[in-house]
Amino acid sequence: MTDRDRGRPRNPTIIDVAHRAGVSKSVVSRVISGRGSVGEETRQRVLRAAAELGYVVNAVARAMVAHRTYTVGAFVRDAATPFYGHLLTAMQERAAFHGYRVVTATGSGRFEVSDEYRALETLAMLRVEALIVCSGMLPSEQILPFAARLPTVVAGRPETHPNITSVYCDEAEGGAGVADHVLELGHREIAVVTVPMSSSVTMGPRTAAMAGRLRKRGARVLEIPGARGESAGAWATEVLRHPGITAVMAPSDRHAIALLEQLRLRGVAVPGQLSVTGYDAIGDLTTPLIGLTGWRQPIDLIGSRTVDAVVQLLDGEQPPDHHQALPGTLVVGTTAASPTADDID
Amino acid sequence: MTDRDRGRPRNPTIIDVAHRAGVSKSVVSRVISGRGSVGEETRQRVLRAAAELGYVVNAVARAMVAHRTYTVGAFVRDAATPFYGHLLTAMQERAAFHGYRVVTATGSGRFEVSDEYRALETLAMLRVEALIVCSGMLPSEQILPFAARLPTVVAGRPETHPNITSVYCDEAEGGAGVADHVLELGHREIAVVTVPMSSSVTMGPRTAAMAGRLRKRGARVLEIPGARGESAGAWATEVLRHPGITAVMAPSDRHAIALLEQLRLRGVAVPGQLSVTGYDAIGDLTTPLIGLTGWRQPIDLIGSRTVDAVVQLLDGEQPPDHHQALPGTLVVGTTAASPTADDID
DNA sequence: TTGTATGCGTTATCAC
DNA sequence: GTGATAACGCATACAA
Repeated sequence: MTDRDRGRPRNPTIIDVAHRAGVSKSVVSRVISGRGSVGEETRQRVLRAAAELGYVVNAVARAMVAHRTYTVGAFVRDAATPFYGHLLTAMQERAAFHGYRVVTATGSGRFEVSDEYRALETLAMLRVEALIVCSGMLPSEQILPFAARLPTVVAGRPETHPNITSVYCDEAEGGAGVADHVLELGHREIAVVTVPMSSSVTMGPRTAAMAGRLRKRGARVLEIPGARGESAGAWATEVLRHPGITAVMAPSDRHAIALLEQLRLRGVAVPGQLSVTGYDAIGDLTTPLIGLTGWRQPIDLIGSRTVDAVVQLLDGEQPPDHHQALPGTLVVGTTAASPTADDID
Repeated sequence: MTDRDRGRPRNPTIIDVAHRAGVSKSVVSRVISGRGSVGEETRQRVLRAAAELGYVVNAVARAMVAHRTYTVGAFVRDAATPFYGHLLTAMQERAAFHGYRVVTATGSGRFEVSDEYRALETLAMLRVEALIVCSGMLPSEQILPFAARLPTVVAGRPETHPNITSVYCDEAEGGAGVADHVLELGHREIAVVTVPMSSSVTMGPRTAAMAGRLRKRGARVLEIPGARGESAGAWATEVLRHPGITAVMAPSDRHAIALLEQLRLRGVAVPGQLSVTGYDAIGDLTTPLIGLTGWRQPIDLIGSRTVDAVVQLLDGEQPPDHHQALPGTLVVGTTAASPTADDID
């Protein structure tokens, strides 16, 4: 009994309920958990006593004896970002459907390795039954040691390691999809702000797919290295140095927004002079006001499929697909248009 | 021992560690928890044994005997919204600082009362030590029964009930602040999209403060009822029916965006013909591209102060202020400008 | 159908 | 400094 307990009322236990109902605690346990058989009359008496006392099952004690917590831990790098906010919500909801809870741990926002370790250790202390990793940056080597001890699913990013299950939106398909759209609008000379594979497991393949598809279908491609999002000004000037270019494809919505700002500063009309595409299509960016064209990932589906996979792993089943690549959809906005039509405009 | 345990390796316990280190479990407990005195030599032996076994404290068993979970429950209506996403992150971080964890429960997104009850009951089962309520909609009557059993802090919205502590951004000050800005730009006939007090504890006082301040300083005010965000078209036509109006104040960024879209559809230049203000100033809406003018709430501060208040309550101290109204800041964008300057433009 | 006894992993209180 | 032992609240195998 620690200092802080002083004065706080103790929660009623099954013993209190049993006492009040005039039965043994076993009977109460059976009534509450619904297992075993109890006489209907006593059942009602117990239920009434529990209600009168305001009894609520103690999940801690229950977990203690059941050796189960019905809890999965979600490690998420930055929960403040709209994508992960949505993802977390979707996962919570689906987990509740399966009778599980989700506790989240973040790397404290900082990028120190010790933070990550502490976060994962916290999850382990809590005896979460499985791990969900939501982070575009955390390399798979970091995850492996934990995946060895706990069923682990990576959500929202491709993961090729055979020991880890993953659910994500197919980046190659998405990048190619946006590229197709740009091509179909009639663009033939296109800039792609490219992210190296090493710096992001999502944006790397995504932009590579964009450039690849464009080239494959005969377009001229200018690749602009865009590892850092702050240098949108540089991208803009680089693009404008090539008058033949009529469209720019960005690796993400955020990159696209930064680019759009820079283009506006330079007096470039979008999509009049230049078409711009993003990637994610989340939040307010796809409202008619901005109308960013891009690829939308099925976040809710990613969340629910991730949790489904976790539950299957927990049940000892093999999930249907070890690596699920979910299809996204093209969101047609107003930042990308046909180059010829715009010149007339 | 349930079915799902089959085949999963059991986590090592202090007894396993004790066995391996050749001591009693009491010694291990002292070493791990850092309480009590242990010989340095044995301490090292225990530590090594624990490391070799990959021992991690079982927070469940610890909570069982300590009668403490070091966990606070956050009930949040819609975690997918940027505001609450940020708030949650801020709270998690501050809680970790104090040695607490935050488990969140959502009303499943649906608006059923039973969902809310279930969410709060789940938190109770988990034996959270305190409650943080983050919901602009949940009326205080709903919270009171829980506040009676658990230290409760309401975050992100004003709360006047004496039994409940609250931390929020001063709505009256914010609404008046934006109004002042609009007045200082030179507007004298202004529309305010007003939300009734009964439908939102945040937007109600906020818009009332806007209208109040405008009138107090001699401006003509047109109040447009805006309970539903979908009717932005109606607001636009209503505003345009009054040619003298040069500015519109919306109750939130989202409302403002909807309005901006409608104005664009009608060919109204912003801020050329009409200035528009929002409220929240979060996410991508304040980037130069959109440049929404509005009031920014100090979300991180709200989050940390909320957790601080929780911890103080837990420590049996009275938080410094029962109701903390934190100051926000004006974010000057490009959607509101001086009416005369724009006519010249 | 109901009650009794045991154990889950940890901390705390004692003796030693 | 160290080691038994008794809780904590619940589920469950078993006895009645």
